[in-house]
Amino acid sequence: MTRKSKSEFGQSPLAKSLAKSLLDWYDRARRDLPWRAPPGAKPDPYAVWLSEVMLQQTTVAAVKTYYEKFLALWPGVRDLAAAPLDDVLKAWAGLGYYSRARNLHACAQKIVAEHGGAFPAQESELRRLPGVGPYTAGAIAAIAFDQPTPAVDGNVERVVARLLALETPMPAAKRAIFDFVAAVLPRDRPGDFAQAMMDLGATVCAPRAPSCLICPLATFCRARTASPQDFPKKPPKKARPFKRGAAFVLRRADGALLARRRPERGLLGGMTEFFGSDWREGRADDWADKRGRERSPCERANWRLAGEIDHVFTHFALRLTVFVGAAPADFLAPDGGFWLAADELRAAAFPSLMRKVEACALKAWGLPEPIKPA
DNA sequence: TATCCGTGGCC
DNA sequence: TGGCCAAGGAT
Repeated sequence: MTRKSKSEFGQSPLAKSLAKSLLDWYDRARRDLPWRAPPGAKPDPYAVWLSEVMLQQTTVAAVKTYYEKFLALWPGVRDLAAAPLDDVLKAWAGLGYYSRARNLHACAQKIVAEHGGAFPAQESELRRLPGVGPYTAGAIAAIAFDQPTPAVDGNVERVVARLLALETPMPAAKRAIFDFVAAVLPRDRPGDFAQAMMDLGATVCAPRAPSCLICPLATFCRARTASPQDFPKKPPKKARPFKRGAAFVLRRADGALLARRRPERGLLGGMTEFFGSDWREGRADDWADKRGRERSPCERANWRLAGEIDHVFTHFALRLTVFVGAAPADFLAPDGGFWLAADELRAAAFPSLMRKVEACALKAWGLPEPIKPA
């Protein structure tokens, strides 16, 4: 959905001058990234899409290894569409925001089923794909298909908010920022313009300590002479609740661990976890008394305390008390539970939280901690 | 519009 | 039990 914009900036000599300054800088200073086509080469829409989804609210440094892994496992969209969802979740484990992995898989299948295996070039069509929102649709259209479509992410919001010294706080300022980008983006190199804005935001117009002295847009920037780090204006954040819970790691004689699958929706949806209590704010240590123990997956495991682990999610912090136990020889996995063999643990769909629990349990047993997965 | 949804690095 | 931030999307 493109908005009509009649900014006095559009088509103006000033707008053209700004775009030229940015593109000249980009030709000198562009980052070399694994998913980025060399200058002049045609980008692979699959690679652009995959990288853009991974980069949603995620740093470039964190994405790189995952991107390479995914491309090696599934070189094209048909390969990804044909893969079992569980394999995709295992490969995504540790990257966070797991609904992205589920939407990624669903999107690949939709591309194959409804688009003949080729990504559509129009922003309006891209927008209909699962996991593809306003930003990602604009980014794919611009970068992969060179469409003159705004791609407004956090970097661009910051750059524009400073250029205009926008007093309107986020997210109310989104409309004005979108309109500005729509008016300024050049018709000849819209893909490079989109990437240049993001590179500028990532390397020069950084959130704190922006490098205004080397900024190619400094002469256009209203905030430069004031305090650029104060833009964009943002509302204060809510306090983060603190929750507690317990995790029970049950080990079989052959080294297998008891696990289960989390519900498909919600927090860590579809991922693998150890058994445990629910997580509640301000709860007492009620899993340590007799009734609490009865909620463990096995009453005859001689549970003992392994330790505590801390983890911080976006909207709450969590402290988990970890118990370890040994499964009796005749113990059968309860409903919803399954055994993860020792040689399956490294490839399991454990989120980072559960990797912490696992490490805590292994330490309590005196077992060596595995090297970080490749 | 506001809330939910991960993780790791940096200050 | 810090706070902030990162190429946002779904509901």
